[in-house]
Amino acid sequence: MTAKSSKRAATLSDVSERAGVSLATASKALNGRSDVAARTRERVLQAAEEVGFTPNAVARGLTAGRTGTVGLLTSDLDGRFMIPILMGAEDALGAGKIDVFLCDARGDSVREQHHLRALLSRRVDGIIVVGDTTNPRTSLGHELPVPVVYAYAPSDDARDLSLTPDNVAGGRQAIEHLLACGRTRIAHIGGDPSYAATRDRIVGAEQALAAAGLELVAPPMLSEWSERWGRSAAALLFERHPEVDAVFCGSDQVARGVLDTARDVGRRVPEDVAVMGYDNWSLLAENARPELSSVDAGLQTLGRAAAQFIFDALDDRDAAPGVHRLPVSTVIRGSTVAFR
Amino acid sequence: MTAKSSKRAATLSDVSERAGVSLATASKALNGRSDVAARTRERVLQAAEEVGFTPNAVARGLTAGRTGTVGLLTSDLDGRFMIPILMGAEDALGAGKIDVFLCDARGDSVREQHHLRALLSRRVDGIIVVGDTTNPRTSLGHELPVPVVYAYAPSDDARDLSLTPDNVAGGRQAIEHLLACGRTRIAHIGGDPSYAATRDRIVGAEQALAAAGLELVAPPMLSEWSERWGRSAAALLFERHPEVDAVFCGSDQVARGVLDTARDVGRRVPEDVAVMGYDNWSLLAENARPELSSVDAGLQTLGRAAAQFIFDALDDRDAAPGVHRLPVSTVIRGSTVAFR
DNA sequence: CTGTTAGCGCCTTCAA
DNA sequence: TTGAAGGCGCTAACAG
Repeated sequence: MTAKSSKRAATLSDVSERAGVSLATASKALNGRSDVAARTRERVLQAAEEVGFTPNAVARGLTAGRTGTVGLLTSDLDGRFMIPILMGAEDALGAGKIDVFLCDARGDSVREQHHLRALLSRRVDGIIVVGDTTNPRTSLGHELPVPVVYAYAPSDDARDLSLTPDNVAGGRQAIEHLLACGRTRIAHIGGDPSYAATRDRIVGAEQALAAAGLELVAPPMLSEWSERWGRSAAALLFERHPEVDAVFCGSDQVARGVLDTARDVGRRVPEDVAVMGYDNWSLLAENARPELSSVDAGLQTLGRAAAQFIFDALDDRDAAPGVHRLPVSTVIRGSTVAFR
Repeated sequence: MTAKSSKRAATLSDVSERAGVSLATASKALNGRSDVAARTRERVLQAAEEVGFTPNAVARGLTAGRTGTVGLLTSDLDGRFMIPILMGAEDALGAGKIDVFLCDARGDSVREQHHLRALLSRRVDGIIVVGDTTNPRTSLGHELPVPVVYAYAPSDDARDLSLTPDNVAGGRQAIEHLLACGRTRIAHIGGDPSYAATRDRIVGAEQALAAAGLELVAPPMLSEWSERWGRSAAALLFERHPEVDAVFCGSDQVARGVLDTARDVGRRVPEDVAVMGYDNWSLLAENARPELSSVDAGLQTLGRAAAQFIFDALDDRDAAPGVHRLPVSTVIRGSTVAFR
């Protein structure tokens, strides 16, 4: 293994001793405080360098009210939506010299409570709760001694602050794009009907259609978030509604399945039928034939916003509680517009 | 926002005062030490409950040599190999009341140094360095005051401890499975040739073939880890080597592309040609038509092993340094064996 | 400018 | 069995 150092880490008193100054002076010098003679400071810095001094953040955190840490409480790391959010948050926080405790509750509320307790015990400065569906989740409670923000999955308690992507707007935008492409006979193949995301996207889609004096050519087809379902549903759709000229899908996975079936039955994409995905998961979208147009929920931005909120709270700048719906965007690729 | 509590967190002295005992006694009682009268302990526990006492792990970490934290230093959270490893580690560590600092260096060595310094400053008990390729990476150095273990991407310094999946064995197993299925005219379509993983898997494949007195029907076809490449390479392969009866792919992505092309040119899978993937990425493997047989690198197990190593090191049970290659396994699905 | 003193919250001797 | 005292490493008052 990599060597565990022989001797204990150098402490501030090692430094002060070596520099021939007092502990307090050494502290000031190292922290860049002004009331230290330039030469003294230099001597201290030099000494610190020589003994390989690494300030002990634990000790510092004991005195200061803050530890410079935040907890990231996820419900299921597996969930692919976690990662971008987590990256956004880590990014924003990391920039400000804050470190992140990652806690994965594995979808188990007991484990979540356990982690929560641990985080509080470590005196984190804030907690970001990340869910992997947009279904509202149980609040951690609002009596906590630190600011908490819910990302992606909103809290079910209106007194909490939640950031979640605007799925209604996403559905609307997808349809608006298809309409802009001249499509009018549009169908929807979604995922699991028990998801709030599923319902919200349909609401948005129907709003946009209604605004154009149209409606879906068939009731939304819903089942599960898989390619398999996309393939089956599309087969049924093309058979029962051959007039369809566009399919808005509830996820990129579903859309991939739809593309496969379209190819199987000889429907050209996008000439005969346009296909719109959701999530803009590049792995799926960019490798599809043709590449998949999709709605991007801006998860990394969302993660960053969550972190920003923690920062603000630390500075006593609280945001308005409630569920904030963040804007989404549409990414256009070859499955809706023929590039050449 | 969620309320920041009005009053500061309760401290041990709050508890002791309320219980009418000394600080020391309260401490002993709460920590389950034996030399406390049963009745006294009860009184203390009750008091702790009443004031909502949460032990301050920061203060505890100051005195105790350990903080009960470890750092997880990743080079790129985006990389999908990170996640299972990270889950395995988080899982194993979490079980033992250890919390994890997640640090994503974004592939930038400056940022990595920065994070390393931060972790040391926080006095983590150990560090797990996770890479997202099996290419050796620069060592953090072996003069660090805490145990370090490298997961997936091994360190380039033999004095470090590294855990990485055995890609040679993976290649061997894939071929052995295809041979067991009666295939003899096997081709390989791999990913990026600059990856150690690419080369290792080929070495293993050729070993297994040689052992059976065979060789690849064509030189390995290598380019990039994408479906697109899988499709193109397969088209070429089927044209130039129509006799091929099995394709071992360097990744599930490549395999998905191969499956698409096979379907396009009318080759039945697995009847006419068997297709083997690598990574066992369920998203891709289980949604393929037919479902994809694949080699599983056991990443979660690897992550767990890495965490276990940290535990051992904390107990002064050091493992032998060097690169340890962990076993992989083969997952058989419909792309190599016709289920019915 | 520099040094002394007093904690932060907790645990651990060591007496009583 | 209990309590008083000392210290972990550092910073924030205060004095010199």
